[in-house]
Amino acid sequence: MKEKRTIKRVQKIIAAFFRENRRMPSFAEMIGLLDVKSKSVVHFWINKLIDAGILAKDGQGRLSFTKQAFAIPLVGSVQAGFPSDEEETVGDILSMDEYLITKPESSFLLQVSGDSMIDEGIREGDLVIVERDKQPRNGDIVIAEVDGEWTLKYFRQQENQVFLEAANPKYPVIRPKKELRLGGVVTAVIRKYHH
Amino acid sequence: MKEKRTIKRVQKIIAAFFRENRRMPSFAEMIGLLDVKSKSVVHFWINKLIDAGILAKDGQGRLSFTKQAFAIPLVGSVQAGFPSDEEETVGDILSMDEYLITKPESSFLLQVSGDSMIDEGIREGDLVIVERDKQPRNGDIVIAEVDGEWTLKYFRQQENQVFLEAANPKYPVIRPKKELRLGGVVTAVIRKYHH
DNA sequence: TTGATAATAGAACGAATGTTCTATATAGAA
DNA sequence: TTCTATATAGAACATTCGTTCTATTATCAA
Repeated sequence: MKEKRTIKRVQKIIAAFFRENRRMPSFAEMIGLLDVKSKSVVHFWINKLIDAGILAKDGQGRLSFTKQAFAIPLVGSVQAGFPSDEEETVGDILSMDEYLITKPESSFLLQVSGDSMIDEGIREGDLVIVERDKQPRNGDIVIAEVDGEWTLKYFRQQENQVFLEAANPKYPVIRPKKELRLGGVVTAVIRKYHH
Repeated sequence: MKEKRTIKRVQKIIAAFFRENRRMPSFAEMIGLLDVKSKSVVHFWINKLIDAGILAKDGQGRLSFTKQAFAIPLVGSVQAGFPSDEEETVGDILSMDEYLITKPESSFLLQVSGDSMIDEGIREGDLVIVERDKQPRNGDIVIAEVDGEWTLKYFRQQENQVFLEAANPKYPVIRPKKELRLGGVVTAVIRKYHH
């Protein structure tokens, strides 16, 4: 049996296209995607999605997804139910990129090696997002040069005294004698489980 | 003094527009963005970016960023230098969305509460990405219902015996008597530091 | 200076865009 | 059945798209 066209289904089709091509399909392309034979039918459904608040048009009349629609559901605390395919989720935001990377031009990713921040829950193999030009505050996690090597450390500041501390008791506190070389401040930690 | 147009600068301008509007600007819009007065000049620069491998055209002749260009640099191990603004970085990939979320239609985010997985480096307030329909394997982290509450646990499997284990010695091992309700498998952990 | 190259401007063009109209087909209620 | 609302098709349209051409200006080396 053939699938009926519903708002949800059309949304998924367009979202899939967007994720794959990083752009919206044209009406002509949607004729194929939605399996219809006329642009006016596409127009018909697009208007439905706009009315439903899933799509929107910007100033130039260009089509784009609402933040709501593009986000994957965020669940605060898991109760009896999980977000199902059909139901609307109250959850907020977000694209991972937007959520994690505030300043893309001065950020970079670093793969963690070593266990100097193990008690902070940062483990070997994790990715950290580092912001280069950021001014570290007391307690921030920074990338610092220690004995010619770069490692992750807490940045501590006490009465004009600056020192570095690992989140692992087996590493000593570092009190820099002269200059302290910092590579940036850690703004996020990412761990992916590979199955 | 006015800024000279360079490939890098044009790339940044277009990338900024893309990030903000989730789409490529048209040539007409780029006239304003690049501060020129003719579409042919835009055409001239776009071709430069294409030659440089920063932009590309898909089958329909649509403009899009190369994966290379869109990614933020990934540094394996930090050596003497950090990725600077101008230099090219060898690092691979990635958009966070693409990297983290393989199946957007069956994934959701969950904010972690409690300390049941603390020894795994998953802490209260972290976000975990959960894949709903995934079949858990031995050692995977799953969302499971225990005593009417949902928590994170290791999924263990030994000789047809299934049980749940916390990454925290203060929680006992769970050996389900009858049915075991699972909400999904954790595929990634995300922690953002708010400054 | 002169000469050569790179960069910019402007106009013209066919192709593709989204919109709008009329007409036909389908489905459910009365 | 008939009536009504919904869904689909097809064509026509003005607008915008990216391309291509010629011409002018800026840059820099010889």
